[in-house]
Amino acid sequence: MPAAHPLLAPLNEAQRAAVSAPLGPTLVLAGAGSGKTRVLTHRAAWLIHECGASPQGLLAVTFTNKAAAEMRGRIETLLDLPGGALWIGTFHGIAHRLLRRHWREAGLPQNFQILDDDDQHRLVRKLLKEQGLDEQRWVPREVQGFINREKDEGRRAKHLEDRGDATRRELIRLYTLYQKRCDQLGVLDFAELLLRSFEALRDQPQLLAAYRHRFAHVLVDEFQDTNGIQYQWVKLICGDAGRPFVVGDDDQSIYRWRGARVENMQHFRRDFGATVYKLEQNYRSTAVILGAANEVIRRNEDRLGKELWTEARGGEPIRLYAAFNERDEADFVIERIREQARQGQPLTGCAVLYRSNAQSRAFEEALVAARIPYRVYGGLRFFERAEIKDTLAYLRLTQTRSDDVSFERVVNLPTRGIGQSTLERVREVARQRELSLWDAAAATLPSLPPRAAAALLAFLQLVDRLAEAIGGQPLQDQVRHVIETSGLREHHAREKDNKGEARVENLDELVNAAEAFEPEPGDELPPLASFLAHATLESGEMQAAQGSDYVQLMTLHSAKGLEFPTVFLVGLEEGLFPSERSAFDLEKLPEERRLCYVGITRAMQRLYLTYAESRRIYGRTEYRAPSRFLGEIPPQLVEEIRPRLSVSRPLHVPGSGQERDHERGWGGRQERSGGNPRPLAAQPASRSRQAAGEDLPFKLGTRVRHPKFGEGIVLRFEGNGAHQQVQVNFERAGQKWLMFAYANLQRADGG
DNA sequence: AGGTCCGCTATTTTT
DNA sequence: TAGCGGACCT
Repeated sequence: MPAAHPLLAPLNEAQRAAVSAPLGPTLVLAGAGSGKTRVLTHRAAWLIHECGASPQGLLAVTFTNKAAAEMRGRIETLLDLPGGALWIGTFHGIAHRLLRRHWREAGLPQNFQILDDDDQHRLVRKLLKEQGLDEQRWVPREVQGFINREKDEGRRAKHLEDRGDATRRELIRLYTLYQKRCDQLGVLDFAELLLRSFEALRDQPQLLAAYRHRFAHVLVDEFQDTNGIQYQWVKLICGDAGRPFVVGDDDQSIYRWRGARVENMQHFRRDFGATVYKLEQNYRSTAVILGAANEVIRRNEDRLGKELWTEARGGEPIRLYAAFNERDEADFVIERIREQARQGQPLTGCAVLYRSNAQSRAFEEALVAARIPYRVYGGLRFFERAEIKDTLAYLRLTQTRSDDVSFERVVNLPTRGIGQSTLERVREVARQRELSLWDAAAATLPSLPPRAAAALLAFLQLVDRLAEAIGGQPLQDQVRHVIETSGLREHHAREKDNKGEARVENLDELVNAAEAFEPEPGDELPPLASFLAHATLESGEMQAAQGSDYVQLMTLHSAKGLEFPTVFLVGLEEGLFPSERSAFDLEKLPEERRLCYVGITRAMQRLYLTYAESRRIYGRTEYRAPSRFLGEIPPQLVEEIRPRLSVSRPLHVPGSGQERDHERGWGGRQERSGGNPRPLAAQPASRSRQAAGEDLPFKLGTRVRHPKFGEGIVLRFEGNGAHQQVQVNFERAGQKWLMFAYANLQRADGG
């Protein structure tokens, strides 16, 4: 194979071997920062260029929409393909696409709807109530969890046995009832998308044959995160003759608790007789950071075996700060961030990573006080907000009057005098006569007391009027009209607390989202239907909407796959990280350690570790030992930072501090040899920035303007010369990969 | 129908 | 501590 091949030229030897691997089942063990996405995208390009694959014959599967978008952008840029030529998507997105095409074969109504997590929760609750079950004994979340876990493993209720366990018997009965209800309503929860498409393919040989033929090349990203049904799905669609190319890292498997099975990597190797390639050269972090990461992960057993290395030498020491409490911890971090900002580094290069969401609070307060812009990832996403879902429910009803889930949601919202007794009557009629709630409502009208009848009629007429008014209009006008006319906007505008204000803003933002919405190429649904499916499946990061330079706060879980020049890994205390629910569980502890590994390997140049000697948790002050993971990092890589003199630190706190100090045993293990404490002021000024090999047209973090996409921030470069690509995070259009030579980017600083 | 008070609970999260 | 749901009050 000529190394000069342009697709292989920018790769290292291990990457080349993987990208140009002979056709056949292939497993790439890709360490953190080893160029995994690059290998995946170049492999796709390689298949098309060198192996005669057609773009249509490629199926690339990821876990998140973000990863799918990124992969799509990079492959299309690399190959100069028109957008949408490739089947790239999440497992759920692709399953959805299959089911839309083959709803008949899957036994679904053509207009089936998708239930998100919250919809599913409501449905389960309703079912439990109908069954007269006590919610204390039968916790809806747990019932929901049971159903999803079974579906995630590919199991239908009829496959399950109660093993003489009465609780289990009841759960199985509820699963059965729940599924029956979903089928009646024509709705699919997330797990059902996969299971149903799996069954449709499995049970219909001609359908399966067609897709096996079509997708001669299947690529899967983050394979360590696949659950049972996803693995079965991949196996089914590839078949014995298939040659899936899968990439994953067992050391970054952090989702076992929600059904991911790392074992799928070994199973894949065995079931397919896959050839294994390892990517161990890291391009992201300094040798110091990698040294720490390797030492930590080394303590896990049963690894597939991989050790990251880098050509880079040295690096700044890892800095460790023992904070007095969580406020001091936050102050310390903010001070370091200020320091970075003073040196002209973008704030976006700083990330605060923590184990649990509650920890963000102290940092947020400190950031607000310091007037530093920040963004917290996680929490409710845009399309999951109640006011947004209410609007979507109205829109759904205008399209499908028989949508009972939507009917229930907004029939009395804003309140229009339709009470529980009226609704119960309607439900009863619907049950008896097997009607949708909509039809049942119409049928019930004559027999209702006048006031209730008038209120219900008003609702029915409202939806009819909405439907009529928005017919044929552009999507954003449809959305705007529904928000205004349904009374939702006024309802929220009148709310007392300032939360109403935020809700109104969100409604406005929904109109903007509708305006910006572009259906996926090849999507045959009408724009509104397409938008509604998109809203559920892609709950929306609503990224970059606000200003563009901000500190990023997120959990370790959400940080997976990202990288930052400066990382603050905070809250390194026993009981917090590792979490107390895992600390004593030999099954769970390795996953916490992998989480720590993920955290460390996010850092490119600088890593700060902090812990607090005392911390308020649930309103109580707790004193905890430093995390055992600290003791797993070689002391020579770490520089301890002593509290600044300016910190007012109580001299004696009964039952705390003092006693702890001398027995600081790093999670009860290994004694540290005296790292010499140095005052902050004596620290070396930051080193010169690592250039990516050749000179870059813009510094990372530069603000640029694109003729079509508007303004954004330069995130990274890849390739060089005429092939140089640049990734930009546009405020309006999100992240895009562009061919630098054609992108026509202008500097857009000036303020 | 909307507000208020009480008691319970409390990792990690994508689709 | 705080956020939620349910019960109760107006």
